[in-house]
Amino acid sequence: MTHLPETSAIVLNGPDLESRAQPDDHQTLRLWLRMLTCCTLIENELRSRLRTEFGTTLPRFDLMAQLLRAPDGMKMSDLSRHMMVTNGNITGIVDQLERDGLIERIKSVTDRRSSLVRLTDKGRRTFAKIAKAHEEWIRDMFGGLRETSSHSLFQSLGELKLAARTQLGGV
Amino acid sequence: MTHLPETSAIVLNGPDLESRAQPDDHQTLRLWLRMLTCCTLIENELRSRLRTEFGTTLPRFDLMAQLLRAPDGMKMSDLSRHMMVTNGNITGIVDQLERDGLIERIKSVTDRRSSLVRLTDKGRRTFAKIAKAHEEWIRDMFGGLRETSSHSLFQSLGELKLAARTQLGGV
DNA sequence: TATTGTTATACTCTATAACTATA
DNA sequence: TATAGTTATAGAGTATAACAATA
Repeated sequence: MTHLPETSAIVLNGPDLESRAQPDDHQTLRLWLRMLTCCTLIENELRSRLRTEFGTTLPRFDLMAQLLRAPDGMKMSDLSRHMMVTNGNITGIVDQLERDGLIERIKSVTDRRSSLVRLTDKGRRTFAKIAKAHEEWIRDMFGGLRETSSHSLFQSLGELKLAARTQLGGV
Repeated sequence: MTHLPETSAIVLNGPDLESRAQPDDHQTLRLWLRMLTCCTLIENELRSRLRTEFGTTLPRFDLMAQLLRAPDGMKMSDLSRHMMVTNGNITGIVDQLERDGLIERIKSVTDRRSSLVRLTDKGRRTFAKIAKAHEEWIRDMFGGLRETSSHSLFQSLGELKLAARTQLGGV
């Protein structure tokens, strides 16, 4: 990485996805580009740290996080919906995690097409460690945000989530 | 604080990445998950529409967008920095776009290791069409956001961008 | 007929690292 | 020595679609 002086104007206007916006672009587009830049920045960092420090990936981590709050397990199709990716991909990620002994498939007795996926004890222990580090990374990256900004960001994003979902026609 | 319709709780709590948060999770983590959900939602939609309606991808679109505001061209390494991906990947994306006649490499006369990449006329025409549709999609998806929310979102994200960049120690 | 999950395929994007040509 | 870009490799994630088993 290159190192430029860290005055805020320079840093804030540093090269990134947002800098593709033209002076006369509409404000909504600029807003989206700024949001995309923030997400990409953070996601890149999380992916990198998950890989180097824990040998795992964001989708694998996300899938385990979903399972943590479903002690009785989740169906593959639930995971698909929650993680916003198609069914076949869930099979792949679940395969990997099962191979590592972090999760297990439990055959459903009521519907023999279906199975429940849940964390193993090893999975829970492993996830706890990663999640702890993960939350620290997040806190560090969001640390420079004032309390009021953080709060209004949360509110506005809630509104956006609703707006986008409504627009895209679905829950 | 916010004034949302009654159904908003249901829609807002629909299954997604944020729904992995536990009741006692720290607020910062919840904030990140909400932001990630919004970005994923919008990115998925943009990717899908770019593919089905224009046969292209988000990175290709982003690269062309970068070039649009650099009529004299950009170096590969500039593109790499702006798009926040490594150098080798830029080569790949530039190869594809060049093969389609949308951009061209111009050998630098002053530094023979380097070349400038810029849009062709065809590239500019093609990009204009896609960008127009793209901005409409964005406006639709952000349409349900109140003006004040949109504005505070923009401000807060600016702060976050700065905070994250500072924390990650670089441009 | 519809649904659940798997499999197969193909492609895009990605990081890493070794390499070349040039500076 | 350092830099600009390419190539090679390997792997992750993705959509699509065909498929089997079951509902």
